[in-house]
Amino acid sequence: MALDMRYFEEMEAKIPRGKVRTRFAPSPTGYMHVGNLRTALYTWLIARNAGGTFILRIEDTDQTRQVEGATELIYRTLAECKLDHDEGPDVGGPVAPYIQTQRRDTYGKYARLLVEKGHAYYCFCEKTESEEDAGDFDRGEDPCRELDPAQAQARVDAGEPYVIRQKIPREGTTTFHDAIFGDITVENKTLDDQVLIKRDGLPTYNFANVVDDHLMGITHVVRGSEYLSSAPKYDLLYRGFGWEVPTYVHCSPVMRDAQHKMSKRHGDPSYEDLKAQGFLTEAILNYVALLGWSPRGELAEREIFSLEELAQAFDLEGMSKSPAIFDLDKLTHFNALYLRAMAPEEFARVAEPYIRQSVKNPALDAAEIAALLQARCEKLTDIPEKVDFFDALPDYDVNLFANKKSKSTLDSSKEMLSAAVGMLANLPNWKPEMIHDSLAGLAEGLGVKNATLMWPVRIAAAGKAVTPGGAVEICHILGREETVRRLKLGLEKLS
RNA sequence: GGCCCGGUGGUCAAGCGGUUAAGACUCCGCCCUUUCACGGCGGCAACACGGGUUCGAGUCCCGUCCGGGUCACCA
Repeated sequence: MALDMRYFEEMEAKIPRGKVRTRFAPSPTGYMHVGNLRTALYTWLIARNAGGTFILRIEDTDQTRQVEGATELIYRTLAECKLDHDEGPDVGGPVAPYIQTQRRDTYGKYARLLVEKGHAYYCFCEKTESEEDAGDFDRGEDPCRELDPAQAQARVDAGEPYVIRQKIPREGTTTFHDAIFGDITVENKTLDDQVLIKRDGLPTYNFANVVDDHLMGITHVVRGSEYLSSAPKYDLLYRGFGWEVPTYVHCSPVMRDAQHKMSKRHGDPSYEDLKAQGFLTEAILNYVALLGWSPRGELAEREIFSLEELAQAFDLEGMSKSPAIFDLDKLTHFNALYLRAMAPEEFARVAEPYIRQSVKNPALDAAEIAALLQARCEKLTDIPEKVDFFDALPDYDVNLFANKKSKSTLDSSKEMLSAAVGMLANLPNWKPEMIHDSLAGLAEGLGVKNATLMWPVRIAAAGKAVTPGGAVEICHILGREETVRRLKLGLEKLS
């Protein structure tokens, strides 16, 4: 059966041209790790920076690794991160479908085309089992490579199982160009005749990727640097078809430490995990963007970028060649910066659920508590343990009342507290200014520095050495009645 | 092991032949202060090593060492 050349012409005709087109092409394995997210981000940034098109393609050619709900996780994550795609399985587009298993027929046709062109061949060898010990595996000379084409075709037609392999030249070298790494040359004899079409009829990643990237008009192929060593084979594929080679952008990995990539297996956090740990999406994206890319020139010292600003500033020049270690401390710092930069109302909104985890009493104002927290937490998950004293006074040690720096002793505390209780109980109102001014006035009247009075009041009110906010704020939130009660309790402790 | 790639403070990094080698995180001091934070100021700390090339090398070349990737009918 002859190949229908019109099919290929029609496919070619559909390819959009003239604009930058990039694609994020995850396989749905149920997990968005940080390196993946960063690749998606860079891919999106390249498209947006150029006013181009960003495409989502699902690479599900490995039927044994399908994970339920994995595709949904990808959609959800991209949406949450605001990495919007212009074309994809859910929104369609000019080169649909965008799911590889739905393109299955296409790959077979192109593989046959490549066989005709002499750059691929049918292989009937038994599947080799012993590849596990990847030490020194050599497939050796494949007899199928030199099979007579007509004969091979006859065996295929007779229903004999086969795979299609790429026919790599035995001699010479192949040089390809990468936008980050520059020109890379390898000897062809180090390249193997990789499988293009598997025995089950589905394409391998290596083949599907090349065919789809071409047919979808992808101009910049962004992927992890683990594909760098297969890139010459992809180049040979493009050339075999007579296609234009896209710009390769191979990104160095995100590492857990100097010798290990971030991985699920080692319990390294995924995007979802980080969210659950109290990190903000914006902070994660900002941090991750700078792990492997940095602005140059004028912007070289800048670290805080919104997505829009990143899209504006992004360039391939700033991409790093070496692996980068993921540093939770620095992400935490970015998160703290984002938290502090939020409008107070916005912060109160996101903080409230965390506050309510330990402050159940509805009489206590969450927004007012949030105000104390904004400069004092780096992650939202820091919140609950910081505000636990509002609901219930901890059973604290009386020695907390002694503090050298504040010139506070057990004796002075007793005196300060009894003066404060009397005064606070009779304040004309319970406004923060009133509490503050009266307490400050009292300290002045007693001839002590503010801290000497404020320290025991805060300790008695909170029962903790370290608290968000000072005596005035805490008393105000607690309310007069509860404040007076706690101060009296403190007094009892001291006597 | 073969092939490919990388190597500036503990971490992320700027640097593209001439700089006192930026900046950020971490850590440590000091100031501010009603505890803690925030904020401000200051400090510790780096060009893996050896050869070249050059008047001059973190920057260019070679070698060594170290690290990573890859060598699947996985992606």
